[in-house]
Amino acid sequence: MLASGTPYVIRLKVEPGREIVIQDLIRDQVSVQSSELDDKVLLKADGMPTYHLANIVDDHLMEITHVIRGEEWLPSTAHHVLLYEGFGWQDTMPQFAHLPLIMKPVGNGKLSKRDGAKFGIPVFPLSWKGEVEADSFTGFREAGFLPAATINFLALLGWHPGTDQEIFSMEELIAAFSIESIGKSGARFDYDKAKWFNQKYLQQSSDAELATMMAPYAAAKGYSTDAALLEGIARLMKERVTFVPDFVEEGYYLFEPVRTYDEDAVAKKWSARLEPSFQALIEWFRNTAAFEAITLEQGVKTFMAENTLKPGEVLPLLRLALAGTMKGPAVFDMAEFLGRDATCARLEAALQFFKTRITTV
RNA sequence: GGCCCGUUCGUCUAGGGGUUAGGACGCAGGAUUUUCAUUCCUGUAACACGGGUUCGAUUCCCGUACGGGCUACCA
Repeated sequence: MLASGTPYVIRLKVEPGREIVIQDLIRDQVSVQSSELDDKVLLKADGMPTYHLANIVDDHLMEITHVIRGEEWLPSTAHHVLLYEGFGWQDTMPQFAHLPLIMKPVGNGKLSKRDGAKFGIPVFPLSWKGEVEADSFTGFREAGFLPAATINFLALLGWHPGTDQEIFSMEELIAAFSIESIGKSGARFDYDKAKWFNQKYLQQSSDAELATMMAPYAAAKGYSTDAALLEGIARLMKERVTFVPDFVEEGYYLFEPVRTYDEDAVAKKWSARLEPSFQALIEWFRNTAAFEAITLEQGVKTFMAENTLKPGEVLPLLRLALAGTMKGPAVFDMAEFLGRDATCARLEAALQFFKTRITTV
């Protein structure tokens, strides 16, 4: 048959009747009866080796000491042990460690590539643009996750340091980590916790680092920026973002004029009778000496006192004028960041908008 | 189906024969901030079930249930 060119494969012949004991760093001993094992294909009909053969030969040649892989490999490890024995390499066989699997955020089963699109979460480190839509996905990096935060989060999925520490620098992680303290059960991917780690890392990053990180996102939006500007935005927004792109998305008004005003907030805070005061306030901003947060705040407080205005009648409107929303950095910090010209321009624009609103008293 | 692995708050987990079963995320409430967020405080909530072993089991053993993985000339 061989001579006539009949296609064939070469298999591993597994003798029945013996127990194969796999020594695992995480699960200790796992034993399998050889009678349960099939005669795995080693060389395919096209002459190429299967993973099982290639894996053992490669690892042996490369003098691999530890095979650390997902739990889905545990069943085939018995074959691998047999292969090491078959080649007479049992003395240099690597140590095995089978890691618990990461499970879907919701539902059953292990986390898979498809889950990224399904749940709107990253699954792989980097984005990938495939031939078709279904083969494309967004990576942790492009989603705005910091590498260190992602590693930190992933490390705690299944592993525990033995202390209550959760935030680890790479050095601390390397020092504290050990295969032996990895757990055995599968861990569900908790996106909320992943976000929390990222937020923590963002908060701990310096303004200069954040500026560097947000630069590509700012450029993609067509903003012309410089390091000083980006650092200022980092300082203003770092306590209120979760992902790097948030700086540009949620803090867009620090890059460009306000696009829209929170209508409900305007309706609630604006009153036609405030117009003269607001007008006077704009004048004040235009002429006040120093344009720094602290002095601006003191000045506006004095202004409010002199005009018998309550903070609630002034500050929310200033915020709305500068940012368009009730969220965001402290009002006077934004004013200082924007500078006199932009601040006054926004106050003017906002006043025009406010006046178009139909208001009661 | 068969084989292998696993099972502590909703989630990630610590712990381990006698504990008020600890921490974190989330959620809820409060303090601070006349925004949002941050920060701080408080609260919420768990040992899958049944048998053993034991003076005593969440912890050890055995079952059951449930969950996961493998069962390709894929990796």
